[in-house]
Amino acid sequence: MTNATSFIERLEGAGLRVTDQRRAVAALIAGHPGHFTEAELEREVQRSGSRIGRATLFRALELFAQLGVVERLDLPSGEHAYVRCEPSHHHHVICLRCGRTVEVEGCGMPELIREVAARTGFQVERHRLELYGICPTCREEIA
Amino acid sequence: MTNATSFIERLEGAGLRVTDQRRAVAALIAGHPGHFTEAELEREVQRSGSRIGRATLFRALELFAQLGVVERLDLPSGEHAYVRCEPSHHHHVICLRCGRTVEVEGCGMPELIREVAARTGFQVERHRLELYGICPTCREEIA
DNA sequence: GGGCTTGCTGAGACTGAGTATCATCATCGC
DNA sequence: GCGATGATGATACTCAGTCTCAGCAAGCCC
Ligand SMILES: [Zn+2]
Ligand SMILES: [Zn+2]
Ligand SMILES: [Zn+2]
Ligand SMILES: [Zn+2]
Repeated sequence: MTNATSFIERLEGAGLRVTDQRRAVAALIAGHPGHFTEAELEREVQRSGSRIGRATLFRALELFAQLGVVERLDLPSGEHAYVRCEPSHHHHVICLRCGRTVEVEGCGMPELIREVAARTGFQVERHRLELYGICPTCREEIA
Repeated sequence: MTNATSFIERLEGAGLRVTDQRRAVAALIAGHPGHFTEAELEREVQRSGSRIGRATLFRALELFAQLGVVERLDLPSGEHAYVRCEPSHHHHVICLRCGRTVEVEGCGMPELIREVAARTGFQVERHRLELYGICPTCREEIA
């Protein structure tokens, strides 16, 4: 799907080392259309023949999350998952049936946030919005 | 803060049993201005002299969450927490400094959701919005 | 009040995510 | 190539949350 190169460029840009493990993780993530858990990624790593320690996998995910190319999600089930995404501000629409995820660029929140700030006195600094639904493909399959 | 009675009424309304344990948990939650984790609640239970098993505590929290009088949050840190809240649709503004939480009634999302649905083809069924910032009290303390 | 049914509780064992440690290894700038 | 430093991974560990199952009590009907 997306190219793993941008992951590597981000590493270099931040002065971090480009290791075989990080390259492998980047390649696997780049090929993912939807969200995935650490456990799933771990299985894929094994299937692909790489040998990467669990700790390293967690570290790589956290690292890519900090670099903004991966985002950590909290699924309604309570599980933690990750999605590959662009570093710009955006939100995700997540399919409840197949897990496919689409980024929504731009965000209609600023007005809403201004209103809430005025009403509550809070200085709103960050927000988090996730939309859940059924993707077009699944809708066809159900119909 | 809020009254624990509504918790009990909800239990009765759903045909569930009103036990000492549930009453104690309800009373503790009702006295909470902000969010709290299960571990914190557990400590408070002990301090209050009640003897409630951990499993029961988890069950009570899940139950109250289903009844809509408590909501489960995922803090930016990755921790899970709970807040006491009204059963109607709303969102939370959460203070990053002290954890104090305010409900925001009403929700400016419908338009945004319609737009996203049109743009992505998803049938959006659920959403989740959390706002994080600094509450008025903390702003004063910092200034 | 006194049974009865059924839902609720809790001790304890268990699972599984995520973290800490630290000796060893590999990257990359020189 | 060398060396400083950052990255890795085996292992042990912590801690949230779940499961089980025998015993208990809420609420109902008399
Ligand atoms: Zn789908
Ligand atoms: Zn936004
Ligand atoms: Zn505050
Ligand atoms: Zn809403």
